Amino acid sequence: MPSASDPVGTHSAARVADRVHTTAIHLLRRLRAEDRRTGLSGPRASALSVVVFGGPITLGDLAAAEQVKPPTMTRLVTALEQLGLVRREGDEADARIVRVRATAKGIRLLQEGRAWRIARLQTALEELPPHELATLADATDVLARLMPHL
Amino acid sequence: MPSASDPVGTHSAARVADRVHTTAIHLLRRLRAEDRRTGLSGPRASALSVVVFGGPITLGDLAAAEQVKPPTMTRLVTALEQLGLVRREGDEADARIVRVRATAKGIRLLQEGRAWRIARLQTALEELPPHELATLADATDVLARLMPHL
DNA sequence: CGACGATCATTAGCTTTGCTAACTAGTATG
DNA sequence: CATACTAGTTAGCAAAGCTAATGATCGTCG
Repeated sequence: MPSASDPVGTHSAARVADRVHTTAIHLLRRLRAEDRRTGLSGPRASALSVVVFGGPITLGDLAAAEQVKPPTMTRLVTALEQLGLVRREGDEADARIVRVRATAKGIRLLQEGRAWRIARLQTALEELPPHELATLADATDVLARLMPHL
Repeated sequence: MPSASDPVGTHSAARVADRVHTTAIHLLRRLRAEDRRTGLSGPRASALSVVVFGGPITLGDLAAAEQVKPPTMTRLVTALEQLGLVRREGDEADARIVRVRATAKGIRLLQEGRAWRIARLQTALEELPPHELATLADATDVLARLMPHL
């Protein structure tokens, strides 16, 4: 598992950084094709995902999470709202704040769309021996811990 | 290393598929911010990358590689051409075909942009203990082998 | 050889997504 | 209470995506 047979230098940070980067790009490029099944565009599906899993969230925080400016998120939320996938709710304590919450329909749609995307990857992963699956799981842990430092 | 402490089921293909997917999304979202240093937008940088590494390539093949329709690629190539980063070349045998080739300037710019993106990731990776770095390297190997089956 | 269908790229026109700047409403602070 | 700050929206622009329609070229088959 520790790749004892790899030549020295293969695991330099620079080399691994490059490989992680290109792997992520190629992976998402393949998976992106499955996204259309939900009828949602990429940005909408992504924003909906954050709302569904991130609970009720303010519009500003949602914009920050999606690395987008507030005006852009205003429009995305408006579109999702008109599709009946999310609701705007006011805050009791601070009337400036808008909280965005997913509707049951939004939750359902996201789970379906997500299922399509994941299904393709899952099918491939099922062919892997358990220790390779474990390697992938461990790698996601490492990267998740790393994320705040990026 | 094989995550002996994880509860049963953590490494089901479904769960790992989900985590790999979201990890890739979040990773690229962070790194994308570095792209602006080149002055190129994401789509332009990505297309240029394919041209640089994929040698002279027809416009149609380039569109397919970027999962984009031909008219969109026509515009991207026109923009890159006006920036002096690629050249359109005619095919000798078939006059319908346009071949796109990177200029020296295009190659240089891409490598700089790539360097910026990678550098950020690399800096973070350098903080990791060697065995975690090895885990990431192994994971990219697994995914690279998987890619053709996606 | 010439006509006809297929292929590659482009043009035209629309929608979506991103931005900045300016505005409104509400909160907090001196 | 006046003033500054914060959250969200509106307005207007550029980039990127699409489909449909055109132009030009190629191949094939009478």
